[in-house]
Amino acid sequence: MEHIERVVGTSLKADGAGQRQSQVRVSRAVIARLPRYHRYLRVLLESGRGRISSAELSAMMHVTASQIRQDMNCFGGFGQQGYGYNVKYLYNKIGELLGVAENYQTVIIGAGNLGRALAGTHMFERRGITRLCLFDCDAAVVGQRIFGLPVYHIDTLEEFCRANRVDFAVLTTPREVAPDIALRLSALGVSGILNFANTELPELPHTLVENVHLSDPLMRLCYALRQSDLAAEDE
Amino acid sequence: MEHIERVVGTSLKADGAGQRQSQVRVSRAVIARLPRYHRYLRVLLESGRGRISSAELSAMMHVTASQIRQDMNCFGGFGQQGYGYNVKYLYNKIGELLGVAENYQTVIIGAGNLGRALAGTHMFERRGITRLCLFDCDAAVVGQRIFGLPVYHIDTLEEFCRANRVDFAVLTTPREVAPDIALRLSALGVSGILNFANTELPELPHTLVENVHLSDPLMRLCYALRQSDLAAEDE
DNA sequence: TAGATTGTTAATCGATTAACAATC
DNA sequence: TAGATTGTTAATCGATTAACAATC
Repeated sequence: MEHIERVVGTSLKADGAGQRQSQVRVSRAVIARLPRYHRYLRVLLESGRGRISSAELSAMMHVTASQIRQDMNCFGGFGQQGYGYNVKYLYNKIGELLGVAENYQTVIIGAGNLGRALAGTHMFERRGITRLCLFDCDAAVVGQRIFGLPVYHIDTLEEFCRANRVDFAVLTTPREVAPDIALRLSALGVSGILNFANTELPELPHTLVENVHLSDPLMRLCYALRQSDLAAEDE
Repeated sequence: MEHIERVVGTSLKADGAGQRQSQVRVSRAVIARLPRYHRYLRVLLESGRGRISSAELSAMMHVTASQIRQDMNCFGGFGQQGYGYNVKYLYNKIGELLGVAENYQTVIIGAGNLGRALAGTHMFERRGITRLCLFDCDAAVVGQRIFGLPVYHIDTLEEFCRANRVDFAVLTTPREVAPDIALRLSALGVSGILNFANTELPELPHTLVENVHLSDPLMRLCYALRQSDLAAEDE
């Protein structure tokens, strides 16, 4: 226990330096891995695990221990020699890096199947993100509640965004209307868009865009299937 | 026109060599980019574009022309010096690499919002993949049709898979039941699983798994938002 | 033929792994 | 103290970019 206290103490100190370090550019590859670390650490945390070494985590995650230590170090020392990493501390720290606890507020544009599916996931609340509402243009769905969230007409987007802080939007509309809505969101000062509409959005100087293509993993799977078919044929 | 003929002729010759080359290991990074090339080429094709140079494509896609040429070359020459690439040919060729036209058959496990959303997308038919049906355990939904596809009870999975060739499955169940269903699918000889259940599946020696975590891009967006917030504070 | 643009090699860059000294 | 395990440097590996000769 006293050991753990010291870990936290040390790490807090390290964090002071880490703050400055986080301004230092962290490679895309590392950032891309953070959500996965976060997931595994949550499982460990829920199973009551107090500490873990890079060696054990590496066995769980099928990555090298070296990579784990290297990654954690981008942000200043989160661990302690001879002890390993405090699961809860590391989980919270990575969460912080990922913007959990920033209490971002979001809206979901499009109340079709994908919009509903996303509205119903735990991924927002789990990261301290508040879903404010959904928007749609279909009169049949406007006014309904989906998972407790109101559905507003897309025409009221401007009004709503002026009355509420909307940090980012989840875009699940048909591709045809996506660029136009993206422009409106950006003009309203929305800082980010998670774009599920299978189309390129226009340049939005003040808005960050993360494109999600659900078909990409499908194609990767098809590629792998075909390769293993070809390999099998060769025998 | 005569020019184009020659391109095709040359490329077919190159393809003979390409077949052998495709057995040569292509790096993960290249494969990961193929779906994106495929998307852009489809747009070009639909807009009636006949040919394109690596320089022009690079401007469109915001990647270097060098990378495009390097990538295309992994599979044997798809282009022609002094001319560029034939859009249709290149599109078809990449599609082939990605297993389009292999006529894979798939089933969707889970007829909740995500299962429905995926069932309704064009991503399957666009790649020559046939959706056979959905499976669910909810009596209220079993027997219904979703986008024209029948919904069967999950208890009939074995029966169905023995009667029909199922190349891969799209797994959209709650995480609790996902590992068990994965084992059943693998035992039935299903070659691949596109796993949307937010959980690790057990080792399946004969089945390829592609995990999709919808929360990953969300977290990357949050990370980017927070970084830009921090940068703004510093000013 | 001259111009354009690929295919391909070589140079650079970045990311991963290995190794080990620091230190808890 | 001795053992364990990190933090960190150095070595390796792979991927990207630059350059240019080949060739259409």
